[in-house]
Amino acid sequence: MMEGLTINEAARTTGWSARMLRYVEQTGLVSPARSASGYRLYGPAQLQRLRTLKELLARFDVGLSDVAFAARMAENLDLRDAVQTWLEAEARRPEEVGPEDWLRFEQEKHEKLLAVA
Amino acid sequence: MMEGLTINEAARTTGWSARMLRYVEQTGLVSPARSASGYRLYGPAQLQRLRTLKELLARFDVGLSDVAFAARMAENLDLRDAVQTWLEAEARRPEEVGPEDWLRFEQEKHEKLLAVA
DNA sequence: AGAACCTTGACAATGTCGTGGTAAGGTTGA
DNA sequence: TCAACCTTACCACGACATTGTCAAGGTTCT
Repeated sequence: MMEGLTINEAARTTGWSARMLRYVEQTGLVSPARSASGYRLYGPAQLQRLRTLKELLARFDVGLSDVAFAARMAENLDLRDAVQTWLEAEARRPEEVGPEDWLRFEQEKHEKLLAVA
Repeated sequence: MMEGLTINEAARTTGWSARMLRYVEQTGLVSPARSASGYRLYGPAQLQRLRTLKELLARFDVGLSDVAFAARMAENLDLRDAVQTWLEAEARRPEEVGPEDWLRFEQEKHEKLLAVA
């Protein structure tokens, strides 16, 4: 007696193909339980996640790899921090760049001239 | 008189190739100013961003497309919200799935039997 | 036993990403 | 004017993302 839907049943009720359910599992985004003999068993939670995932991808036209990356950021503090820090620097005005940078900048501007000499 | 480094100069001081600087610009991650005649002009802020971006990619082995997606999430509230909501549902136990889902679940479990009848 | 499932693995087609080239033509500075 | 830049627009190539399909071999249920 199955404690969840098998892959083809899950496919029918979620709109994914069986092939894609295996692929989604491979990306680590939705992993069903397994029966003693190895059959994938999708429970209500997984089915719901599959449906919302599908909607998410279609609504914003993003890929599984994008969501997988978001998941990676969610669980890896260092990564999330590094990315957010980089992104937040975006809006900063050039005036807020350290003075050492201005120095290096001026040097670089004349570097080619010096290189010729 | 140039108010910033031209693409090849910027390439030399950041470690990127000129080709990649154009590609990075295409992804929207680092866009230099332009001279009256259309030359790309990289200022200190852009150079710094290019250097840190390079470090970020190497350190965590992520792609430009990943950072671009993170940027998209950062500026698109709807997207960020949808993704975060989806990811946060991850840890939830099946018990927390609404009762309607259990109902649908039980229905689905017997659907195939009914279909035969 | 036998139909109807399931599993993994592999081959394949199409598309995007990350890079490097090259060509045709405009800009700059001595 | 002329060398040395710059620009955009392509072609190309390997790696990865997304799907499908098929094969060989277990599992389930009647």
